[in-house]
Amino acid sequence: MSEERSLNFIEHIIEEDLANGFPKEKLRFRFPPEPNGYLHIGHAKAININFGLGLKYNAPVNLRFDDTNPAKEEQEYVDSIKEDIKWLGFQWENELYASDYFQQLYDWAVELIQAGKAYVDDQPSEVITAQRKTPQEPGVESPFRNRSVEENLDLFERMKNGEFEEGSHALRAKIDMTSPNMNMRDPVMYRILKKPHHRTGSDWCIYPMYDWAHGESDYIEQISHSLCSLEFKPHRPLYEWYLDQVYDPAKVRNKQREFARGNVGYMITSKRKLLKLVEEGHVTGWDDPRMPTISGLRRRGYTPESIRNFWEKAGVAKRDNLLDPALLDHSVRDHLNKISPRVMTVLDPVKLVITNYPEGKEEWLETENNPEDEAAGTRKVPFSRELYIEREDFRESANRKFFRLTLEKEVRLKGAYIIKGERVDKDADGNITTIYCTYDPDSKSGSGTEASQRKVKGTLHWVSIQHALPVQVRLYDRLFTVPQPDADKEKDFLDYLNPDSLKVVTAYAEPAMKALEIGRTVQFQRLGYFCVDKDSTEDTLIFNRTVTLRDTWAKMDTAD
RNA sequence: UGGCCUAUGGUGUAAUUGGCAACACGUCAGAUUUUGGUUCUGAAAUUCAAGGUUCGAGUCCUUGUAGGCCAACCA
Repeated sequence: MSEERSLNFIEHIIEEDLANGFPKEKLRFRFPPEPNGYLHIGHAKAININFGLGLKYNAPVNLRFDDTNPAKEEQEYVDSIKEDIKWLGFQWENELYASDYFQQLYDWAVELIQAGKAYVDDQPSEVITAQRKTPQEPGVESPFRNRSVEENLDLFERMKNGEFEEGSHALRAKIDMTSPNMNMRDPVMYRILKKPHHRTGSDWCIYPMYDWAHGESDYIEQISHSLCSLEFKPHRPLYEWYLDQVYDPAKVRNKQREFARGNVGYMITSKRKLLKLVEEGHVTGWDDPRMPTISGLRRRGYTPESIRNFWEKAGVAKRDNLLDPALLDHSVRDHLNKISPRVMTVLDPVKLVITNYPEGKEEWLETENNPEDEAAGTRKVPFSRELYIEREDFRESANRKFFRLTLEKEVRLKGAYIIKGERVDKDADGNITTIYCTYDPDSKSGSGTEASQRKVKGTLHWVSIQHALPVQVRLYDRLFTVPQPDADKEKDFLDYLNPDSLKVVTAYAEPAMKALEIGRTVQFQRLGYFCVDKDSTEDTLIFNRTVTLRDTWAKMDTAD
């Protein structure tokens, strides 16, 4: 957690502020989600930045819901956002809502009108938009721009009282219709929305726009550094302008700074597109293990630590970026390697018969649970004459690079004996149905005999057929086939859905796995990390593959 | 045809503010290994371009080039 690391540009800004006399105890941050969707991997970056800063400087971090648009926002999202942040391991100082400040915002708006800095526009939205023109040419002022303070006050109050229809009036800041920054061309501060709000109910029928609500909320909460993504950079002059209207020099002047959002290859984070995946049934829900949502990653088996470390390693800067998903893989493997008990499961079984092992005999062999963690202890695994091994772990003959079972070479069965392939049975199509081998009774793992210490090139995982526990395994792969599925605006991102993003197989597990609870992660030896899915029933355990192990053999093999 | 922002190995980020371009992931090679995992060692690979200032430029200046953002009563 506290590895030596150079400061990112945001930390440089804070250090500079501190060096210039800003009191450290007045540092305060916030994470401001709009409760209109589920949190995803990109939000995790912002969460990590803000809460990470809170931890680093021992400063409070508020969770503030930006709930100024009742048309899109719901309590359900508030709940899931809170759950996800907590799961990631962060604690907010206060749970707050922009809607808490509606009255204060309204009062300030009245002051702006009185100061001649805001006016009610009676024009429809399309006309206002048209009058703003384009960034290349100056806008045109509204005919209502210069009406009297009294009239504005009256109109605004009547807007508030619900006397007008939606869209018929709006309160606008009077700034500069010729600004090259479109945000300054008399932005709308309030619109009429006759919709119930998830917190304020029907108290209000006018709602503040983002720019008006957000910066002033920062000010009310005395947020010292308001960090957001780069697309808000052009809003900063407006943020400052609004702040100027209400600022008291005795207070902290909140500042907005912008960083580049984090993009991860083969993932999308557009709320609209994510919603489409869910609604059209391309995934099973917001928490489908292939989704980039926090709930999806959680169900997939990612740990909070792995996600935090991922963003820690990714860093923060201001340029567009596309992170290699290999970094995410690495982060999750790195953590899971340390904490996951090892078990043996065969995903694609082929029968192996040990011809010189007595029929009916069984042995319970002691095996370590985690070579990375001695405290994890040991368990017993049943061994018998007939086993399943992985189909790809056998070739009738192979070159020197193939370390696995052949008809010529010896391999070790993990935690058991050294065996040697003898012959195979095949079906009419030439597929191997049974492999016969002999074992060396003196080579038992851990027995200390000379035979047991013999070096063999390969070690295979296996499961005793008569003891095997059938389980369902869901093998997940990336959801899309290209790094940026939504980069091309002409193309539908759905065209890039990976048809093989999920494969379901019946696998055979060692019996001890029966006791695994939902959510638990284990390493299937030599295969990857898997966690127990909530769809598991009393009869059938279901595992999600979080990530495979690194597989240098697969790389060599396909390279040939 | 406006304004703003950003350009450093394959990818993501650093560089004590003008002083030997580094860290991580990935890649490749080797060692270790009862997981082709882990761990360890090593290697290849970087300053968008052209000028300029300077003893010295990733950093400063000029001119380009490329990419991104901005024209919701969304956030």
